[in-house]
Amino acid sequence: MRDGMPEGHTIRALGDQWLAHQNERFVLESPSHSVPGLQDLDGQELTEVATHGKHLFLRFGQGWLHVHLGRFGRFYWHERTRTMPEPRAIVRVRFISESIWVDLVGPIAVAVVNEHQKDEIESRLGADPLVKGADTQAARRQLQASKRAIGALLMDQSIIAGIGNIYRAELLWRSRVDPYTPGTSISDELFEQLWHDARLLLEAGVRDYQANEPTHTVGLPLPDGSSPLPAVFGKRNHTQVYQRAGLECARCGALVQQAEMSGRTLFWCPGCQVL
DNA sequence: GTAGGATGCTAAC
DNA sequence: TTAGCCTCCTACG
Repeated sequence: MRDGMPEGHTIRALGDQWLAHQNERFVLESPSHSVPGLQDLDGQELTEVATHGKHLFLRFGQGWLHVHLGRFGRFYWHERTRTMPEPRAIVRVRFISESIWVDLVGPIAVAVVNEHQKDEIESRLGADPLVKGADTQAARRQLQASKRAIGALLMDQSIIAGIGNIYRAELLWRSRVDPYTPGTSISDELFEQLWHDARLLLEAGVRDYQANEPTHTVGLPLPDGSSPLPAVFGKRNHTQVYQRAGLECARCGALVQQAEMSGRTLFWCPGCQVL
């Protein structure tokens, strides 16, 4: 199964993948001895898996392993039937059960934490659209109280957890929202629409991941009830605006623009994202 | 072979 | 707001 490059959907899919190995006993190795406390989890069973936005928590015995993949982190999964070579120096953690061995490479964070520390990490995160029944009120109030651009607010993990650079661009295009609109101008109705659409896109992303397909948003039903647009020809055809600067918008024909926002490349259509 | 960019985040200014 | 960090892959010589 494909790995890496995570927004919230990838982490959720990975959590499900780990959950398939619940109650298996794992040997945990850190080749560079760079994960303090890992020996306390070594040899324990995987008993619980939790995800929140882009954060993954794996419970081994009495402790949690907290993993955040950042932009480059990946799990490399292997069946035990395949020979297990010495881990490369960049492997942060190798997980070995009777059925699989998995190498974790390049995460922005990997640490052994207790229940209290796990709660503390989660307390800094906003609601996750993939969690059914999540309380959206706090997120809505925070977002509407800010003069920052909606394109920046959607990426703020302390408000909504799990949206990254692809989904902020696609969400705003799908609801025809100008990325530079301040949070203070976002109505209750528009917030609800964005929230539910975020869930729709993230859930589609989980399915893509599980099907080993690239993340795609083309062809999904739009928030205003209009028919999905046909896929656009060309190489970059999985999304409507993300990575499509200079190409025609499938909805209005204007050229997709790109700019820097929140230190990341933003893509949007100035022709129809006018709300 | 090398440069640059990529679905992220934090610390420091 | 910026620099810095993590690794992999593509485009370009």
